[in-house]
Amino acid sequence: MERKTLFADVILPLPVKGSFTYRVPYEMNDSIERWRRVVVQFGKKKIYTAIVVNIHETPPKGYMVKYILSLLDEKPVMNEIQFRFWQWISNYYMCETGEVMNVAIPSALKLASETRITLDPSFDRNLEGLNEKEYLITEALDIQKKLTLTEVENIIEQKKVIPVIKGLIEKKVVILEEELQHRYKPRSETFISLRASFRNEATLQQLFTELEKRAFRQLEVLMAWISMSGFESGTTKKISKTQLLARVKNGTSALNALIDKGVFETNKQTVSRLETFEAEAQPDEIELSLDQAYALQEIRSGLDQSSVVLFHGVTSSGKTEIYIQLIHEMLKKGKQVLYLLPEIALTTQIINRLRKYFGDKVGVYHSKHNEQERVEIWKSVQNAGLKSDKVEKYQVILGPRSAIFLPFSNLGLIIVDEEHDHSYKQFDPAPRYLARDAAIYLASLHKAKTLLGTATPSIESYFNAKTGKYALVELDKRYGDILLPEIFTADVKQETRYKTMKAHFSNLLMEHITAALEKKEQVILFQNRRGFSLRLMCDTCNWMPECKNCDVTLIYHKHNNQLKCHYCGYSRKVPERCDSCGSTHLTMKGFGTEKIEDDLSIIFPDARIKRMDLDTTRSKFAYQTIINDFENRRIDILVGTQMVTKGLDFDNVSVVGIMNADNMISFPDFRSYERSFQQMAQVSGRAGRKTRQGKVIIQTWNPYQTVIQDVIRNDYQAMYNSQILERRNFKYPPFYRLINLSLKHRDARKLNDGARELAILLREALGKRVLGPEYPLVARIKNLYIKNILIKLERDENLSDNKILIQKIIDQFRGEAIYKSIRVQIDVDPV
DNA sequence: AGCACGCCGACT
DNA sequence: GTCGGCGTGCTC
Repeated sequence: MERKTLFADVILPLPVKGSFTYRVPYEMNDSIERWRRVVVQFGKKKIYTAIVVNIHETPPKGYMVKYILSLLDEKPVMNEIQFRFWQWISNYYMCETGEVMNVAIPSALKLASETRITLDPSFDRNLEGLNEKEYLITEALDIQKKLTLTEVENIIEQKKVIPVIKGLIEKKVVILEEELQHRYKPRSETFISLRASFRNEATLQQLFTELEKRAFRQLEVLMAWISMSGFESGTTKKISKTQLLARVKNGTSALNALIDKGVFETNKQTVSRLETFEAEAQPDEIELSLDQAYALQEIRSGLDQSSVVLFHGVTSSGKTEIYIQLIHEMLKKGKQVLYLLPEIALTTQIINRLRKYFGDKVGVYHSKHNEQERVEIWKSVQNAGLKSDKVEKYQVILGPRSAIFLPFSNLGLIIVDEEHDHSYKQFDPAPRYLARDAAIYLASLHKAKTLLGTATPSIESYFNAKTGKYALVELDKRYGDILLPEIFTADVKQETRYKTMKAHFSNLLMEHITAALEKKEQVILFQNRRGFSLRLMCDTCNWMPECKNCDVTLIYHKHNNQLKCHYCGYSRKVPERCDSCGSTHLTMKGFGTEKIEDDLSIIFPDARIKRMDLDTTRSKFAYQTIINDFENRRIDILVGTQMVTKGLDFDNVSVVGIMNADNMISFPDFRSYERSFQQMAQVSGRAGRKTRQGKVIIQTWNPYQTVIQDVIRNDYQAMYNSQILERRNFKYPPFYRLINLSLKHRDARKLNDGARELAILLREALGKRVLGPEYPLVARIKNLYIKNILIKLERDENLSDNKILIQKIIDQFRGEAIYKSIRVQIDVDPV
């Protein structure tokens, strides 16, 4: 029989262009499949897991094809829809497919090799002729067997180890090996069961008597097993060794004795790392208010007519109950549901609400999960497409932006909650995708629907709804007719003049806090991140300590009394003298949550105050602990950053204070108006529950700014109308698409020349759609200077053609020898 | 990304 | 003289 020579195109988890072709070994001919993982060598020695995306018989020309080293797993790890989704992301956000793969696949499924050295088996231990370094390495290998290159670096105390190792290889002392680490291992547990021969009354009785006399511990273990397994009632539950030994202290040797005697037998089984939950209630049992029921009906008919529905419902209008109904309906149709939330809003509050109704059908994909758990979640989403009910499967996934990459095969609905939230955009490593938009595309691939929900829609989404691209459903009543909060402004300018301000607190705000505390009600104070930190300043000459690597002032950290750069991590001690004029009069400026907390405890010495910001929530459960304490009224005043705005429901908050509205409004960005409105409206939404109308106090130097007036009237429409006009006039989204090119180089001059050159090239093709180059707000980070070029493309223009054109120009620019070292980062639809 | 190769500066 | 810096090119 003729054997076919097959080749496989694979995607590597690297920022390299396109796919690479490998030869399929004959013995894999029958088993190779698309979407399976393979192990391949790429480059001189590195070994990676790659994914097969194409199998063919065309021998590649111009290079030596390498063989696939091995085929992993029994079945594909992903599917065709996912790959088409990857390709779309790579095209739309202008990055490589490998970069998409890198964020999409759990890292335990990606393995890269590590180079190690071991002693050559033929080495005869003759240490003669070795120099000192070679001797040291050989000695170390005698003890450790294997060494990584970094370990070798430490042993011989020098950076360049390759030449030394090459020498050792020539002398046949060591050999190199590439070790692959399989990072995903199923968890296995040992189960204990009673042997059949002991499963009758008489034998057992005899055993009891025997043990009673001589081996009391063994009897204890046996009794524990019998009671735990429910053996006597006939329902033998599986009991693991761990469970059993947890019951009987120091029972290990007794248990082993029983196993040796043949009383117990053991067997190993793989078990899931995922927690299990039972549903406690039926979704149909939820009683919807009239408004909710109406909104649900509207959403249903919206979803019938349109592939995307924007659900604009005021804060605490009870959106979750509506979502639960929709999820329930999808599950009945046998479809999967993806429920996206901003990472920070993914709290136990929401998780428990869904688990109550859907139990084990809900999976949570969270940054708090470890790599092993992620693989199991991945597999369990994959299983949801299978008919078998033996396997664990998640039909509903609750997760942050990265959850869009899970291996769904049969999505019916994607819910993007808090649709306006900026954390849906990924910035740092490519792909710089916006999960909300990507979700809409993903839904279309599955012929599924997308529901965008928020109390403060993004201008883009609302525009799409208004122009008929999306269906629009609006709900302006809060659940249970809770009143929207009453919003006041505290005029900081006036109060400063009349000297009624205490630290950063206006008299008005203090009065309301006092009143709330008297009534045992809770208070939330919001301070946005900007101006959140403390900086050191010289009173004499206004000098501020700056980072030596970045163009930013250093931030004071109380816990170690140091000044730190938030971009590169550089830190220095708090100086005693001004570097510039030598003065010793240095003071802290700024007013962060920490400062507010300190001042508050002076003004309200009896109140229990807690701070919630990046510093206090760094550890794994800190965030949840603060939320729980606040819910259980162990905290009176919660001071926080953006975190407190994200979809949390508390029912005893009567006062919300916005400490400084001006520093968010005055931010130089075309979205600052929209963003300020969203933030203020969202925090305000935390105020007022049940019977009481909440109060919101906005502290500002200018209470008559239109944004603030819009927030006071809760007038989203007014905000939208003014913004959409500006966006049209100044050529911003949704009328224009933005692409930001960010150029970086150590040498400011070279960067300037390069940026100017690239802008010229782009202008030749795109004319005045190209803006800049300009320095961004922070013009140097980690010793790299940065310049931005902004491109505005018309909405109706052929977007993908223009992107191809831009990509071509960038490639051309990169080809110019003098500018090769300039890094160009592309950000499509920057937020 | 990682790695080799190749070219320059500052020191055992 | 060489060690070590990094700029450049390539990986099936």
